[in-house]
Amino acid sequence: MATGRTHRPATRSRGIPEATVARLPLYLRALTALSERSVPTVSSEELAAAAGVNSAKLRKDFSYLGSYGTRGVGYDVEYLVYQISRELGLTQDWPVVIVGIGNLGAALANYGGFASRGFRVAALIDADPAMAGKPVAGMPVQHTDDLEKIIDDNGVSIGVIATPAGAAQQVCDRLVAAGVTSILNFAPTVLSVPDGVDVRKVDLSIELQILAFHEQRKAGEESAEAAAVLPPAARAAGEDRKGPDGDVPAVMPA
Amino acid sequence: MATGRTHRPATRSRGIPEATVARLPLYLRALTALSERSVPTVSSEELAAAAGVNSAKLRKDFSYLGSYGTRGVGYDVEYLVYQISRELGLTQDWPVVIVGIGNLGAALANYGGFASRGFRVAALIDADPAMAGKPVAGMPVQHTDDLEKIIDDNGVSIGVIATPAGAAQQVCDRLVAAGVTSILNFAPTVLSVPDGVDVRKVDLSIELQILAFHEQRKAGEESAEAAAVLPPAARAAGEDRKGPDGDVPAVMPA
DNA sequence: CCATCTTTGTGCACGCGTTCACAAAGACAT
DNA sequence: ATGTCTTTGTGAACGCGTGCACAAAGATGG
Repeated sequence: MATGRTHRPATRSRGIPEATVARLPLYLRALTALSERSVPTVSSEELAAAAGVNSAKLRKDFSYLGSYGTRGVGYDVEYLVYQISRELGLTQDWPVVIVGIGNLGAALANYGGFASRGFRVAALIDADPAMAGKPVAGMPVQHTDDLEKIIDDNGVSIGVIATPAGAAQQVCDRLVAAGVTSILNFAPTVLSVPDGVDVRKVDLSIELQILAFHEQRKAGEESAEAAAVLPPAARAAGEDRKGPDGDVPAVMPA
Repeated sequence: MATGRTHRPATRSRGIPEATVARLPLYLRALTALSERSVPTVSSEELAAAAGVNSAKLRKDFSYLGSYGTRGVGYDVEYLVYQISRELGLTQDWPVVIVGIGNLGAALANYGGFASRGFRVAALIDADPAMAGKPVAGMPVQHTDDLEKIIDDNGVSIGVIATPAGAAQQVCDRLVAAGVTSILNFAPTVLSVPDGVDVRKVDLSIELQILAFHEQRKAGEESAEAAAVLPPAARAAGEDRKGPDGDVPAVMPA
C-alpha cells in the first residue's frame, strides 16, 4: 500500500484464496528458472507467460501477498522467490514419509523434486516384511509396525500414501493418529479424515478419464458428419463398431 | 510474446460443466464397487457419501446427463455405470503411449488402473538407447526415434509424458505433430500446445507445496504466541536455524 | 383408487474466482 | 522539476460452481 517493504501486510494468510495458493508453486518454479539465469527483474506479463497464466490473475495473486512489485519496472526476482517460498512454508524443511513402496512408491522415493524444494524423505514404509531393510533410493525400507515411532521420531507432519486402495484408509488412520496432519494420497480411494487434516489426492485414472471425455467429444464433433473419419482407436485396431451412442451395456469391470 | 501461451481448453463441453466431468470418474468408481457387491439401486445420499461429495451436487451432476433416476427409489447401479462410462468415452478402448520410462514411467506402465478402465498401454517409449528392447511391465521399451510411427500404427490419441522437465516440451511437440490430442503431463513444466489439444498435468511437487502451505498455517496458528513449540522439522532434526522471518533470501535452487 | 412416504430434479441465491480496464505510482529523460 | 512512459495494484462486473430448499414424480400400502 504505502511502503514497498511491508513485512506483515494486512493480508492474513487466511485471506489468501485457495486458487491463488495452488498457483504460487507455479510462479515459484518460473521465478527459480529466471533466478538461475540471473535475471534481475521480471514484469507480470513475462512471468505470467512463463507460468502459463493470465497476467491480471498473476498480479491479483501477488496482491494477496503484499505489494512486492515496483511500478514501471516489475518484480525483483530474488526477492519474490524468497517471499513466495516463505509464504508456502518452504524456508523450512518438511520431513515426509512415503507409505507403500511398490512401483509408484519407489518412483516417488527416487523423485528429485522432493528433496530439492524444501521436502525431505524421512522414511519409506511398507507392509511387506520381505521389503524391510531392502534399500530403495538409498534408504532402507521400514516395516509398517514401526510407523508410529517413525512419525514421532522424525516429527513428520506430511505423509504420502502410495499403497493399494484397500490399505489406504487404514494407513491413513494410523498416520493421522500418529500426528500427521497433511496427506498426499495416490491410492484410488476416498479417504475420510477428521477436521484439521488436509488431504490432496492424485489420481492417474481420473485424469485419464477426463482426457478421454474430451477426446471423445473432439472425435464426435469431427466425425459428426464426416463419418469417414473413424475414432483413433479404430483407425488402426481393425474395426470397432461404435455408434454415436451405444445401446448394449458392454461395460468392463473396475 | 515469443512464448506461445497455453490457453485454457474450451470450458463449455457439450453442456456438461467441467467440474461435473471431473467428478464423473469418482461416481463411476463408487458405482463399480457397488456393482461388484451386486447392489441393485442406490440413492443419491448413499452414493454421494461413497464418493465423498454433497448429495445435492451429485444429483445436479447427474441431471446434466439426463434423468436416470427413479423418484422414491434412487438410481439403478448397472444402468448408471453404463451411462457414465459411455459419457466418459470408456466404452471404447483408448490406446495410450507412455514416454519416458524412468522410475515414474515404469510405475505407470505397471499401474493396473490403466488397463482396467478402458485404457490400454500401447507402447513404452524412451530416449535412452540402452533401454530399447528392455522389457518393462511385460512390454519392450521402444526408442524415441520411432515415436511417430508408433503413434500412427496404433492410432494413439492420448500420450503420457513422464520424462525429465527438459525433454517434456520437445516430446510434447512430437506427440502433437504425430496426432496426439490429449496429454497427461507428469513433468514439472508448463507445456504449450496448439488449440484443440488438451493437457492435464500431475505435479507431485506442487501438491506437496500446497500441503506445506496449509501445514505452516496450522502450525503458525497453534504456536502463534507459544513460540516454544518448534516447527515439526526442527522438533527432531536437531537444530535448523530458521528465524520466524528471515531477511536474507537464502533460497535453494530448483 | 387414494393417501402417504421417499427420493429425485431443479429454481434460486450466494460466494468465489476470473477478467477487464484504469488510476496511481514510480522510473527515466530532458 | 516536470513530463512522459511503463507497469503495478485494484475496483467492479461477470460467470461458474455450490448448496439450499421444495415441488414434482413415482413407489408402496391400505
